[in-house]
Amino acid sequence: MALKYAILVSLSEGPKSGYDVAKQFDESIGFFWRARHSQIYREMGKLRDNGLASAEEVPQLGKPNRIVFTISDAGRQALRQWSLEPSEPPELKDHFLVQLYGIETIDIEGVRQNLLRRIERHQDRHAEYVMKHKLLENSQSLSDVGKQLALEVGMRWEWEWVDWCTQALERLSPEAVAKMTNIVPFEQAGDR
Amino acid sequence: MALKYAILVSLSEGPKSGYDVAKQFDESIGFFWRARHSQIYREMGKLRDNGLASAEEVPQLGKPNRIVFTISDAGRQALRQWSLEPSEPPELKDHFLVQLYGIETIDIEGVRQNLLRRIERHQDRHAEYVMKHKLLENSQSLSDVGKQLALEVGMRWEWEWVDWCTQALERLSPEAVAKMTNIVPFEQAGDR
DNA sequence: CATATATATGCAACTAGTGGAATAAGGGAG
DNA sequence: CTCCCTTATTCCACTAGTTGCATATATATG
Repeated sequence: MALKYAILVSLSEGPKSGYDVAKQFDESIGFFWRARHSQIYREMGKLRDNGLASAEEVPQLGKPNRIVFTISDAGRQALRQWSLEPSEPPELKDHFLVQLYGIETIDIEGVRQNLLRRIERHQDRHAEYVMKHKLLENSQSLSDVGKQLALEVGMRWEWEWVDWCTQALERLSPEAVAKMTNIVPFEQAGDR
Repeated sequence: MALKYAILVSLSEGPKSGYDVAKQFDESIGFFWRARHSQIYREMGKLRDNGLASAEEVPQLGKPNRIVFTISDAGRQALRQWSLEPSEPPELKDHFLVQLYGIETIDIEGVRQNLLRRIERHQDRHAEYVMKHKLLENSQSLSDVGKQLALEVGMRWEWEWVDWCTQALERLSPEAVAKMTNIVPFEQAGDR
């Protein structure tokens, strides 16, 4: 239940409504932990029920009332406890790589299209991380160094993908594939 | 429902029982798509129900009977169709990076311990990918080139993590953190 | 002789996360 | 004036995946 902690991290910056947390997930923390608003509201209700945050309804003029959550000492304590637990690295999970294991059965032209598509996606994401990183580059405060480090993981990840996709496109070019299927001919053997 | 396709990829190599697929998930395809045997059996039952694979019970002496699944033409067609669909890159999801966003609230010594721990884990995984890659390095068959490419993603990923963790350990060393908290003093301001 | 391991399949209960709809009010574009 | 967007919250059905258990039997290890 890591979403719980991601929300506590968000609340540790200051009191926020579910809507605020959802918005922040879209633009910063969400780079590394995505969640839909339905799940965020649900989870924030649990934080309140478990005393990790307190909730207060704030009336607004012309807009629906906000329910503003404030992290409690117990919440802060839970966050600290969480950071002491041994954390397992995330697992590489990508159905595209699974496709590569079945490359003989699938459509290679589809793979090429997806490689091209991914190069664009990864370039875009890389640019996004670089932009966010630039906003922090001159800061040496602890909190900003933490964010810089996180963004650097993103930059490395996206960059490696761009590089790998480019290489994969070459290794799986129509010419290269034609050569490979000549070396190991199956159906073609009977055609000669 | 990508597990379905991962199983079809596994079956595209030849008929297999649930047990066989589970074993293969543990040692090759599972690098990029993990699943427990309970889920695999459940999903393979669905493949049979939907006509993507046929099942045949094979009696065995001294062991429980195996139920061997063979991919059907419809299954092969489904795989090909799947590879034509635009595939979105996987998302970077890591609660450790979320912790870095809340670095002022959490325990930095815990972060350091986790960085050291992760360096080991990533080195181990990197070694595993390199080993698997070496077994294929001289092959130029299409199927092995696909596997090589997939393993190369793993190698890049793990290597970048080792490098990043090492750098993060320096940037978050006790001395560096002491300097940062001196530059932006909060509670300390009143102590002077 | 007991225990562990490998083979082999499956169910039930649970957690996490998705997708969509409902409600409600104000503001801006056409 | 209508339509859509933004703000703001809640709820529900659904899918995917995990955990743990149950059931068998044969072989190897201690």
